[in-house]
Amino acid sequence: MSEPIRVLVSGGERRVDTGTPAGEALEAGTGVVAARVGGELRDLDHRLHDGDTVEPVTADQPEGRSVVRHSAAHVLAQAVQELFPEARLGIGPPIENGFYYDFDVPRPFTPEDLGRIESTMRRIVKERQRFSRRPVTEAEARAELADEPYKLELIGLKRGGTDEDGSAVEVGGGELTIYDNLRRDGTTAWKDLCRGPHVPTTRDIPAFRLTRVAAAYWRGSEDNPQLQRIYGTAWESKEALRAHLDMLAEAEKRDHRRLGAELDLFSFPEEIGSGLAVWHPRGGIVRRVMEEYSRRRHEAAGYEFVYTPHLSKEALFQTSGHLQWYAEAMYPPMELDQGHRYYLKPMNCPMHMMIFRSRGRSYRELPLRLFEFGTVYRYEKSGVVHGLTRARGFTQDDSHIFCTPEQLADELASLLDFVVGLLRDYGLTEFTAELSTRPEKFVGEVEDWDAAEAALEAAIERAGLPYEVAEGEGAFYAPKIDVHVRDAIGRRWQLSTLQVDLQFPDRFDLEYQAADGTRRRPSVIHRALFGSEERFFGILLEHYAGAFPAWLAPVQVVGIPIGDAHVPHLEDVAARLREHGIRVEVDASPDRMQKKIRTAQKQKVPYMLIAGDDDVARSAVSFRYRDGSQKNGVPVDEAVAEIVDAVERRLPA
RNA sequence: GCCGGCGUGGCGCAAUCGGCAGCGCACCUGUCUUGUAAACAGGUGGUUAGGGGUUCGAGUCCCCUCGCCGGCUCCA
Repeated sequence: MSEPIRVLVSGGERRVDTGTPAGEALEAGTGVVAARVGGELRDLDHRLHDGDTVEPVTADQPEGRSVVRHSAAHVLAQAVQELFPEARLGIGPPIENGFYYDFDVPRPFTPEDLGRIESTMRRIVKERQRFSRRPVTEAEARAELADEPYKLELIGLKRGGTDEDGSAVEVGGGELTIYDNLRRDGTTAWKDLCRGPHVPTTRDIPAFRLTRVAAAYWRGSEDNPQLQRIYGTAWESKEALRAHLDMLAEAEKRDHRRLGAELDLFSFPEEIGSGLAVWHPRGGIVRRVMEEYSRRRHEAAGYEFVYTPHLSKEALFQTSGHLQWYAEAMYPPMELDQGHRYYLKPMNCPMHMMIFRSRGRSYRELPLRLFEFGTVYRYEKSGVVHGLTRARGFTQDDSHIFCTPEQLADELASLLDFVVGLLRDYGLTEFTAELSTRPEKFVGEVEDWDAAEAALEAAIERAGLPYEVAEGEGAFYAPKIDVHVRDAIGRRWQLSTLQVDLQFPDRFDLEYQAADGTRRRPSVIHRALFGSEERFFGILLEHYAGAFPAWLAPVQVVGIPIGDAHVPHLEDVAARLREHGIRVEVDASPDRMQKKIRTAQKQKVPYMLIAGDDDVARSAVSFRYRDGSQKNGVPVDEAVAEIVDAVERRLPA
């Protein structure tokens, strides 16, 4: 076993496994984290971006933010136990952007409680209590924490136990430590079983705020009781806290559910049902353009388009295994005469298997790439439905690729290039990959898993994506690559998935005839690029804050006359733009020109073409761009050329 | 599914202790005819999510259902 080394990558702490018992120095600066192991430099992980800075962290010099956050969690717990002496402690780790602490309390916290707790925390911070580390034996710890049943349970955990975030529980390894909070007179204000480290005093928590309260299952399991979890955010400075709160406000402003209503793109009528969207004309345009471009690219990449039904007799989903594994997440069946049952499809895969099996297949046909915008229905649990990003009915850009085992590696490699290339065209720029490998429960043969994982990893290497390996995180039937993107305000989203299916070829008894005349099993790659159109659309909407690039914008150009007399001129310009397929409207309403600009601006229309007497006289128009900049008296020919060019080249706008 | 919160015209909100359901935007009509983010005036629109209960009286209190929000669990 080797010890992970801690490094700061662009200021954020990361653990890197050196792969040896004694990894030494770290080299920084080239975009690769490396360890010097016996004079040899080793590439240690694959998660760096160009331009990242790398510096070593020593054991006694922990990353500032997470220590501040963990210390804030202690202050939170102290405040809660002061106000609610009956509260029992769960765990209180630092997390991304902040911290939480779980409590077992007789009644849930209210927002008012949160305010009182935060005030008490501020008082504790002012008291400059010292965090003091004290090693204890297990017996001592048990005696001191006799009133804390959850802490006692943690003490009982063996080394290697993890909490729901995958980080080590606070008590790991052989040594137990208690952190005392000491007042300035030396008396103990509070204590917690904790591995540390902490800031020197409570005064060294420069900026924090409690954010929300929610229930969470003890140790992350649905079978355990729920504790009350209080979340907070904490930062190394007031400015950093302010920046974080600003980011949250910005995220709220660009929430796709809000923009969907403001821009008249889609809605979720209560009458239809939870998680079932209707697309309005403007949202429909964006979706259609998204689909059309995707189709064109798939066609060029050798895909063939298929269509399949939305429902099927139950036998199909018995063969596929869906009824065995996912029945509770499927809509209940429709019962027909003679006991026949039909299910809405939760996936398109079995349908595509049927197409492959519809006749004998030759190696000459492979790779066979079937593509469908396939609408599926999943009965998501009521608490998880979330706008377009987690819906109950959605459309996957779904593809199944049938190939020979020999073709698998090449196919995966070109596929990943294709996926990333297409995502780039929609304006996403930062990608990372996650390789999920064989879980404990799996179907198929170990050799097949190893081969598939190797092919997937080779594909990532070839695509040059930074990646990490999630050991044992694969689906039970397939190892997979998930592609994550970073959006305009720094959030990470999982989008595409590429899976090597190790179950369906057998379950559906797929065969092709090889060159030597023998019958063989094809390899099957399952892949969705957007994931779902709804989700991808929602993510793009938030990425662009509603201001789609011109090629995707529902309305690309609005003509704004200064007076009624200028309407015909703008209609002429509009007609010329329409000849090039540009989506243009002329605002001939009785509103003032300024009001029309405001309206177009709020609708985030990329181009406003304004025309008054001067423009009409010179056969010109005046631009107002979405960012507020202007260009006056542009000859109509030039204006049309500029817009058409921007749309055709899919410029960001 | 679990815990907590919320539900008032299309949208954003108000309505004191249980006492006449109101405002802005949007929409409609009219006047105004405009040079880069809101002209002016008038008007339509609500069984306060749905159902039940308490009360002389319920938007307001209680119960159930539906939906939404924040988390947890889940996400083939």
